[in-house]
Amino acid sequence: MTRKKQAVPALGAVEPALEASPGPAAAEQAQAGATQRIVAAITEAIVERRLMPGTKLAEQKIADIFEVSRTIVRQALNQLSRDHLIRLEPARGAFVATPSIEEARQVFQVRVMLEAAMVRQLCASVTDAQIKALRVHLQQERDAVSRSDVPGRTRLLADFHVVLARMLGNEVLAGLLTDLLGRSSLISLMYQSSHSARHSQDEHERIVDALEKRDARAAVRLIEQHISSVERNLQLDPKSPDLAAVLRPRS
Amino acid sequence: MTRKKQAVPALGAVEPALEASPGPAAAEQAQAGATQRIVAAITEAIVERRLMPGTKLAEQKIADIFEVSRTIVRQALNQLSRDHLIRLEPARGAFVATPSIEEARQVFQVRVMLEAAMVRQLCASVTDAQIKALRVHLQQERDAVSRSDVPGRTRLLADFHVVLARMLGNEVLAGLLTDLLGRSSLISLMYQSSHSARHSQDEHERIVDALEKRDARAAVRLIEQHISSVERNLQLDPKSPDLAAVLRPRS
DNA sequence: TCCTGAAAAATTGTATACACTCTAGCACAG
DNA sequence: CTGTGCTAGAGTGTATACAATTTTTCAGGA
Repeated sequence: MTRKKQAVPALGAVEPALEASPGPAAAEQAQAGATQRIVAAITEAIVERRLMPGTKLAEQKIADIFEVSRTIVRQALNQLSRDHLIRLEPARGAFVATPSIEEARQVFQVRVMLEAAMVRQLCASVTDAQIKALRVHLQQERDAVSRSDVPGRTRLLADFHVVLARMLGNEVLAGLLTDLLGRSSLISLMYQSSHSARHSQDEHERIVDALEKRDARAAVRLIEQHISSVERNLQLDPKSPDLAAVLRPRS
Repeated sequence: MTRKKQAVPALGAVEPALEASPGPAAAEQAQAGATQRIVAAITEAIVERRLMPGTKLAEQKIADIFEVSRTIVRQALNQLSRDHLIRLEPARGAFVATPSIEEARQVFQVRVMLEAAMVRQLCASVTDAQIKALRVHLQQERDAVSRSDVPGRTRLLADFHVVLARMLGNEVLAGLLTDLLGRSSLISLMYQSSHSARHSQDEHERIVDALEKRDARAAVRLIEQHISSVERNLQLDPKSPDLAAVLRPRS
């Protein structure tokens, strides 16, 4: 490799957002291939709101930051576009995704379908040990919320849903939900959700309560309300989309 | 490009399976980029059983067939692995996926969750025009079945489920189902489903009947039975997996 | 001052070169 | 005859070179 790191001239918002890479979240798979390291770093940066929707992700700049060739960056960007976190425009480049209101509606509709069925089944199969594990998770959520750890609580609140999927022993379901939750993050971010973390956390507590009582009816109703509540608190007014469109075209 | 097509020495099962590329199925997006053309051709070849699970997909051989560089093939293989149609082993290569019994169980479980919720909602929103469109689709299915058009009927029977999703106006749902149906195809193929196309087609008819009557209860029950019926007819006996394992390692 | 348009710079898309890993075949020792 | 280790070949992983496209810059004219 001939190119040294000293490059990275004027990099707008990308460099500061990505340089802080050894964060607590993506560290889980730090030793993986270079491609995965970049995917994890950008995913984390997007979910934690350090990269705003519409930001351009130029290949060479990212390559300089991570000290790899554009080949690797290109693979990473392709993966991210499959996760719907970025959008690839032919011959123009990669941009942080800007999900439309319509896409938001669809994502939440699918989440309700999947997660309602999930908790219904879970009521029939959940063990006491699993309930206990959920209580531990809820405790972590409470801690993160009360100490205002924004990246941490964001991740924990999303992970809650994936943890439920894993308890069904269904990795396929967990994978789909991971994708949908990433997109939900971007959506909440774009439409400035007014739904407080505290409120979400409370709703999680009540869902676990229903699961513990094996009350399928209540659990389904609660998780439907939970997701609908997040969706309803988005600023989907006819004026917001314009603001979104303004952010879109250029970096 | 210096390399001519005359290469393609001993290519095992790959060349004959891919050379017949202008098939009726993938022709829909023939003009797209070279990468998409390869993805479509391999997808079609897998779904139509011309590429068996475990078959090795060597990059240079595919590159020669399509007369592009390995760069393009590599992009296509990466996409296919994200679709779960092939499996990438580091430094070893790409192989047509060999879904496990456990994975099969998970895929069908998620399909039941999604599709049951889907038809339930559809009963509340379906229009007479949509019912009519479904009847047309059913007619095409019947035709393909009776004229023993195996590739055609395979595609139509899978498309039925995606058409339902599209009628909810939900592209996100349609995308997820497309992925799950591709995996279902591979699964049926691996475990030699004894579920006849005729039987599937009959079940589709009855589902549309229930939708027409807006009978949500019946529609949900029927689609659950439909998917379970497909799953139950797989040869998931403890002996079959061994046969699957035999096919896996080498080309 | 503000368009218009052309040249220059920057960026993406593709092909190719090369290093490294894995596989296969064969010699040789047990 | 069988098993082990080495060497040659094939194949994948990454970097780089180059072509094609887009974006930017700047000069000229309305």
